[in-house]
Amino acid sequence: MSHSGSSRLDSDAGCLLCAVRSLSICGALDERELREFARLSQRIRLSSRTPLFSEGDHADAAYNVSEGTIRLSKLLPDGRRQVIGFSLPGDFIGVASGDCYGFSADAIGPVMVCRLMKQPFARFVESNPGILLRMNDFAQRELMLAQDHMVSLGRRSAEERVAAFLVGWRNRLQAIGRAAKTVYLPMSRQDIADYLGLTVETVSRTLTKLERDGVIVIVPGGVRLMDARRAEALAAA
Amino acid sequence: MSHSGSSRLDSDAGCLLCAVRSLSICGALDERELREFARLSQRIRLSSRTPLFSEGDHADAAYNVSEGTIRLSKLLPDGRRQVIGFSLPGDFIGVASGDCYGFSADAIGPVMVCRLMKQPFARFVESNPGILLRMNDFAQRELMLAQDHMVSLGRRSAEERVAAFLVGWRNRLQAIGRAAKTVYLPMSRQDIADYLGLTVETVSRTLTKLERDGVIVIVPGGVRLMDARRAEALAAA
DNA sequence: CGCCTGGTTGACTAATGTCAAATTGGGTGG
DNA sequence: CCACCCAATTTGACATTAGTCAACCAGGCG
Repeated sequence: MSHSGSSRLDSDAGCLLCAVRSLSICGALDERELREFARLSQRIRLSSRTPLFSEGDHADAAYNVSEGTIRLSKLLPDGRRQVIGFSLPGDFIGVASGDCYGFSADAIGPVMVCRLMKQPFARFVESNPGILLRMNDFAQRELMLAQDHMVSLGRRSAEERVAAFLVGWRNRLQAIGRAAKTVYLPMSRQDIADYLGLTVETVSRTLTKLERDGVIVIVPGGVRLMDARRAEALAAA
Repeated sequence: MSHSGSSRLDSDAGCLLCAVRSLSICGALDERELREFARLSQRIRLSSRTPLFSEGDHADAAYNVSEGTIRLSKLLPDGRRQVIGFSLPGDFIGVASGDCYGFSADAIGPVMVCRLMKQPFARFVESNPGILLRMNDFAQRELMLAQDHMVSLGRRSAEERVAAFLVGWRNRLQAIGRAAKTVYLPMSRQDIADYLGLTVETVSRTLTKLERDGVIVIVPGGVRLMDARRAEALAAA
């Protein structure tokens, strides 16, 4: 685990002002609890391409994403990579069952997270069991995303996967209040390919085809969904 | 949702004698809590090929599996199916985020489950928050299984998927004390195919190839792992 | 200005899916 | 007890999709 490229900024009352509080597990806390929470969380800024933690690292902390996108991935011994998800502001990552992380987490572009050290956080949870309900909700939501992802990986064609990814990503951005006409895609084509179980070439070809068909327009940094209805139909939702 | 093929047998002190208690979320409960728990759970027997609930049903209950195997699956509108998992004794299913189930659950062979109605269970959890920790553990474990599954679906070849499935299934059976020289496979080839994102034909061919190569022997009801080491290597663990 | 990285395109290949037929095995009724 | 029937599984021939390898292109930065 390396934290080069990261800087730590404590802020005792920061949680009270946190812009993504209502989206995160902290949304369940009252003012008193928030102050206590603030004391055990550290805001950390990560620069682009910085690892937050790596598969197999000793899991000593969990993280709340407050800004930016984090790529979660697993590697096979021969180097094949599967991106298992992307974390957005409000998401909670790193609660490993077992004492090592089961996947790697890397910043895509600049990122802000709140780090929660395992022991103090566990004590906090013990004395504020209400937050467990919220953590359960988050785990369930993550599980549902994983299940949808499995359907894509197992049963959809390349074109359907790409369409489903674009629609799903748009929906997630929408859900955290980042709706926009053009769907911002901070991750590389390779990341999309590794997420969808395809090759870069296939992703590129498929995006080109969707553009030729008038479903999207490829713009720098993302795509514009021209025919969201058709994209949803292609996704075989 | 249909419960034809199911019969309900209440049993007030049943939980105290439950053979899989230590494997299930109930493992965290003391005797007093267990008695209370027993009052809000109903033992239900399902015969083979009976649905426990279906994708989209109103989610009014969660279930503890005590005996048998349950297939969890999702359908695309055109009928393509993805099996997202199999539940074994000790597993806890049906905590939907949202008020509808996100997948279908069907008995494979005869099954025993404990049904927990949503409202009473929620009240129980409220007054016994300790069980939330255990539920979190279970959710994390399920998430890890899902993540491994995504790696198989996205990045492994047909042969690797089948090998990884056999090894993983054996390990799960082992973990619940059902270790055996021959790995029992209660699900059909079609179920395995839908789990692995392959076709029945490919699964069949691949099993035949593994047998030709001396890795397994196909026996009625399962396979015998002749060369577990090689199977694990093939799985590209 | 030109390199370097990420992205796109093209030609060809390999893996898996499709369709069809043959085989096995378990269960049922005679 | 045996014969038959049906469903599940296996096998074969062929089609299709996505992968591979290689070349090309574009934009950002030294």
